[in-house]
Amino acid sequence: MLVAGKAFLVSDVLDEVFDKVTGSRIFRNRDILSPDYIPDRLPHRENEIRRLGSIVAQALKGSRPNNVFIYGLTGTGKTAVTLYVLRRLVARARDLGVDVVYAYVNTRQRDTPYRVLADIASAVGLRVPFTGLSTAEVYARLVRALSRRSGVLIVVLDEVDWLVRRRGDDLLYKLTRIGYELPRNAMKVSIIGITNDVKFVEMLDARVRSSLGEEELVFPPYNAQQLRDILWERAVEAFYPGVVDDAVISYCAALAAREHGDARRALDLLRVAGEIAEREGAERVTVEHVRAAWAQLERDRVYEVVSTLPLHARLTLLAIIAKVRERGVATTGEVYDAYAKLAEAVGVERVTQRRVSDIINELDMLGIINARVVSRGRYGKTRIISLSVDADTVLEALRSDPRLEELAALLRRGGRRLLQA
DNA sequence: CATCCACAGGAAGGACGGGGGT
DNA sequence: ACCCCCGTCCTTCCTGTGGATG
Repeated sequence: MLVAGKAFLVSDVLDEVFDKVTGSRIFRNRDILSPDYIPDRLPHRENEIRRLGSIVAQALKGSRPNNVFIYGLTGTGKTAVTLYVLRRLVARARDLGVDVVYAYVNTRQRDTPYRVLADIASAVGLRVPFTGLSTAEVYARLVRALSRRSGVLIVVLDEVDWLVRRRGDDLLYKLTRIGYELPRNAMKVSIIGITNDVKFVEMLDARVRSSLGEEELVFPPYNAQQLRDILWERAVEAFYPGVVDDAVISYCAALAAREHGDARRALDLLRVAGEIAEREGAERVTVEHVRAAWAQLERDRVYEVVSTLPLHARLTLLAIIAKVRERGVATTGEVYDAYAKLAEAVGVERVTQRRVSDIINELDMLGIINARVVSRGRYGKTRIISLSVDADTVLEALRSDPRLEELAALLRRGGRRLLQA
């Protein structure tokens, strides 16, 4: 009786949870706002679609489209436009009986030549073990597979600057010249490189630069008005009527516009705001929900980043927080001194300053700190480091590491003596 | 105007664990 | 079972540099 009663209670609680979601009058289709969703219409990107479309259209005739280089800050629709155009291209090619395939590789996630090649290989139906072979072997197998096919392969290297920064442009060079290793009737390879780093081109070898940049497309950031258009377009499908109003959309657009017009941010904000509203059982999404969404997104990002950091990077981060607490900013040297003390407190060997210098760069690229090089003349050249996220959020995330739990807790309470010890 | 600080950041390589090929 | 290759994290050694100071 008691057990049955308990079971009843549990299912009752669950029913409540389920009802909240299924009975929700918030989302009609939440997926419309997911980061991977490619809508049927991409407002304010008509020119870019037309230009990219006219370039890759060559594939429909069986010829190799020019390589394309696409620049634009994050969330300016580079990936969405590229995938949108390529999907339509492949569909049209199928109708025409032409063999056109594309391989999409995000080289930030797949950041080694090996993994990139493996992904390209799998796009042409070649299975490659995820490790074990030499890179040269994978390349050779890819060449063989391409020789056996015809048509056109379009390789999309998203965030290609990551690959080049970490691994150099060897792979890019090889890929741009892969055609010379293939027989005339083999599959033709064309490359679309996407980057949000404007200075990236400078890192490239002149030969790679000229062959990859046969065509160039620049994606300008969206302004607040354009972001509103984008949000409305999606919101109409994603939410039930009357759930969001112009104030909510405008607020999301404004917050994202502050971050250089990042549409992805704007859509994330709107989605999470909707989720929060739904969980609360609210009938409408409010500006307050958007505010909460902003905080949650930052929190999630910090936790995710921190969870991937090795011990010494965590210690460096702690050192930065400690120093920044004192003066707002810190230099590399100061951070290293603080780091050394923290390492001792934890009882681990310290790494060299050279290594910490790299760690600082990594933290900067992860967007968790801000580090810019300055010259203070007589007083040398260094990096001025500041936090770009909330310190307490970072400390909270670091507390989950048993080795750092105590230190993080101490710092959170503003423990300044820590570094004297 | 040369100097010199306090680093930046490139190059080479090594230890180590993990996971294939044969 | 053994060999190889890879990625990660780290070291050592190094050359380069913007601009306040003497």
